[in-house]
Amino acid sequence: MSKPSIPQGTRDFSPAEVRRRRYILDTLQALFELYGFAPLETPSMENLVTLTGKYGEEGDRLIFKILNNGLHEKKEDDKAKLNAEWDKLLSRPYSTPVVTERALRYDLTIPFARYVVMHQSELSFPFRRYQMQPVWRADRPQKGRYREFWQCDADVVGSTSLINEAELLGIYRSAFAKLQIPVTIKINSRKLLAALAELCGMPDKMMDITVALDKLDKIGWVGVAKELQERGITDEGIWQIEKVINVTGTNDEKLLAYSDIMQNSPAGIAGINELSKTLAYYRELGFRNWGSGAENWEPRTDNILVDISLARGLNYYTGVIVEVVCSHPDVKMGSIGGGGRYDDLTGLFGLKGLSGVGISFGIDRIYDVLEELKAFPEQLAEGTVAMLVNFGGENEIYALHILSQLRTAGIAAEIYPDPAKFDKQMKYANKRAISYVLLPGDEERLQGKVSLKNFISGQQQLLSVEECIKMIKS
RNA sequence: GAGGUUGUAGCUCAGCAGGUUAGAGCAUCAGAUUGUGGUUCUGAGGGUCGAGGGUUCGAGCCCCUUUAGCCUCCCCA
Repeated sequence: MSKPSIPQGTRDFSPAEVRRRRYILDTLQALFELYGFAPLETPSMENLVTLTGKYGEEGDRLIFKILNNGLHEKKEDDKAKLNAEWDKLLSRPYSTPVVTERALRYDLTIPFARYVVMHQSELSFPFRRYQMQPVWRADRPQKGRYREFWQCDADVVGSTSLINEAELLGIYRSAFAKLQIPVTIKINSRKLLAALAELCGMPDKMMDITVALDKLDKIGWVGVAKELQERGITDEGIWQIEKVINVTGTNDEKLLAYSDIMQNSPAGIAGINELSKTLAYYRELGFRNWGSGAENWEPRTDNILVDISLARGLNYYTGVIVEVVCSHPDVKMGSIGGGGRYDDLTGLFGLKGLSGVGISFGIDRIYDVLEELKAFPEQLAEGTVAMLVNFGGENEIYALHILSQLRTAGIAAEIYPDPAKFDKQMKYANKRAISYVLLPGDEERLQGKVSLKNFISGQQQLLSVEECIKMIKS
């Protein structure tokens, strides 16, 4: 027999881990609901054609494909068909429909777009939904990167108002305040990146500029300039870009400076307006009491930063884009959330002119950050609160009755199922970190009582079941 | 796709310059202790040293091949 193992890039979650993960998910879910978003779930697998071509060249490669059923039934016809496809397979590493026509979900946005198009007649727009489900990528796993991981998205489709952007930023603000993670929310607009390309006189080079610029905080300006040169940007263009990224100051000051530099670019002006309007809405969203003054803001741990070097990989974003990073100095972690506006997402599936904007939480990374900051609430560890020792015989039945009463009172309780040695039962309770142990033995049963032992203090007393319940609950 | 690194008991790892029968801690089980846990003490079980080949009188250690995990780059969450 071989050693048991799990596929590369997947993980088991222990009871303690599941509790902590649920804490994150529950926190986010409560906020999504509070902000008026509706839950949605889609299948783990989609038709392959739904997914291919949506995530860029690299993306197609990283889709997990599912082998078609029935390939093992070696009918002569099928064999012939398979052989015919084999050559195609060899010449092109991509799959043919004979071998695979389904694939595992790669993200939550495309399935959402597919859902919206399929159910457009039933939905009322603007449609706000949230979705928390696992996704799969055939990527090479590394630290903080898995082949199976959870995404947690909230999107609005069917509205171009920047209030949506501001609301989503508000969710970020509330969420990270609740989770007690200090964050920087970087914000930019694809339109500014387009304007930047115009400024260089090379509007068709926007993607190249974007990709290079995205690495600014990693490789510095010198590295970026080098990459820009390799990507065929002229020296004049590079100089223009340098001028823009060298702008410093508050968000307002930056936007003001950009509007000066980009005054001849319609895209640039549009982008700047987009950002300043979003930020203005966002400010107003933080108020608690109308008209009671600036002191009454929602508590927050975030800091919003206009950052023109922010790019984000996905190529369907068209307007505002955001990315969240933990700003605690001890935490070295990539982005823990991101999102943006896509003007025509559902157009891919034939429904034109529907604009959407969404955000995503990287809950695996949020988990790691909380772990590092030791910011998980203490009481999450608690499972079973009380355990009944099993003394066998009549005592066993007596114990079951007590067990039932404890549970009715809302106390998480269990009985040791076997009348094992006392010592063994106590050790079990200790290892499980159970706070109370109840001893229903002969002496106790005859008095209609039970001994309650507090496993933290070690103290023990003889009580009625009602008194026990009271004691445990206090 | 490119590179680096590791693989020895269920888990975490030792292992001398190639030299008898491969070790420790934790975990498991049993006992000191059939109604009092955490920290003790005693004992026991458990290994094709990732796999295959080669060098050698002799390989866990050296060489080749292979495989799996982890990490870095690319890209991303």
